[in-house]
Amino acid sequence: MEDAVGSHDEEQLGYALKRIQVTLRGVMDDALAPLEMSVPQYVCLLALGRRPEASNAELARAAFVTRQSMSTVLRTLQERGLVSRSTTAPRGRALPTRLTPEGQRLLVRAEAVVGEVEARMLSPLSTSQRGELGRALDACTSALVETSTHR
Amino acid sequence: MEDAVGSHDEEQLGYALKRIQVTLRGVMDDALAPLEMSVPQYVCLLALGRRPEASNAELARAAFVTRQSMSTVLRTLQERGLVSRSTTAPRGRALPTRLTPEGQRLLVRAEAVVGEVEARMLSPLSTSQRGELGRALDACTSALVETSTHR
DNA sequence: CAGATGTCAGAAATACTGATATGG
DNA sequence: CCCATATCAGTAGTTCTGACATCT
Repeated sequence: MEDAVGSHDEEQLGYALKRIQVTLRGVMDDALAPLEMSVPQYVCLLALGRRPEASNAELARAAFVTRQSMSTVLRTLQERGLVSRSTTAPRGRALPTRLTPEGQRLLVRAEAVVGEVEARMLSPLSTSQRGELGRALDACTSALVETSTHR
Repeated sequence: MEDAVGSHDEEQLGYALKRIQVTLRGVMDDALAPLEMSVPQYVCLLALGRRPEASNAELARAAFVTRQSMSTVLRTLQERGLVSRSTTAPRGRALPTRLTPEGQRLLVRAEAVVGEVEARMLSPLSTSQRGELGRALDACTSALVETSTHR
């Protein structure tokens, strides 16, 4: 057991990030399973709740997945009657998507479940520590993006 | 106030974790590409550097991937002459793996490249803030693991 | 023409499940 | 018998790379 890979060098943080992401993903999978919902599906519904009328490409960017993956997620959600898509494009080619009433209800339940998971995750931290953590992650992400030649 | 997904609720942290992980992964891909090495391959070599004679199953756990995925990674690395595996098992069925001299050399170069990436990522944080970040991530991960009925 | 979008197709890497076999 | 390991086979979801068409 112990520190598997990193010891006390800089690489410990990349390892810690990977570890918490994998752990959180697994716990969320278990938490959402009773609702017959996958994590990508939850993220899609959550993004739609925040941004009604979003297009497939917008949702894909918000969820950090490709347009193809989001397209398959949307198709599944549409078949389950949780979202509805316009058949014609108001502007350009973008087809706006919305939550159906049933999708809205399921999203509320899912948010409660996921909120409980995140509360457990953050339980060791004080309120100020939670703020610090969020600010640190955002600052590190910005530093990575700005110094990257990628895109 | 209305950003991509999270605003100011708890879900912002799950979103921030996902965002930094995706960003870091992309930057590491670009950084390792000149060495013709993928991130999973790097993680495998790194783990082998820390734990010589590790078995496939041990490496899989350290890298948070399945044994099948690690098995294919090991096969590729073996074909490139970067690692060598025993053909007989000293104990049980575990086949110990080691870095070859060439694998050792490439790992040193990769660690330098990845170390530079992590330094850029952490550049906005002070030394004490870096320590706080690592401790916070570990504490949150432990809280998730301990309150999880999963395994 | 450039840019964003939607869609389709194929290849690749990864994960999951199940089955089989071996050794402690 | 139980458990961990290694391996193989099949299936699935995701990503990537192109390609093409449509609309601003």
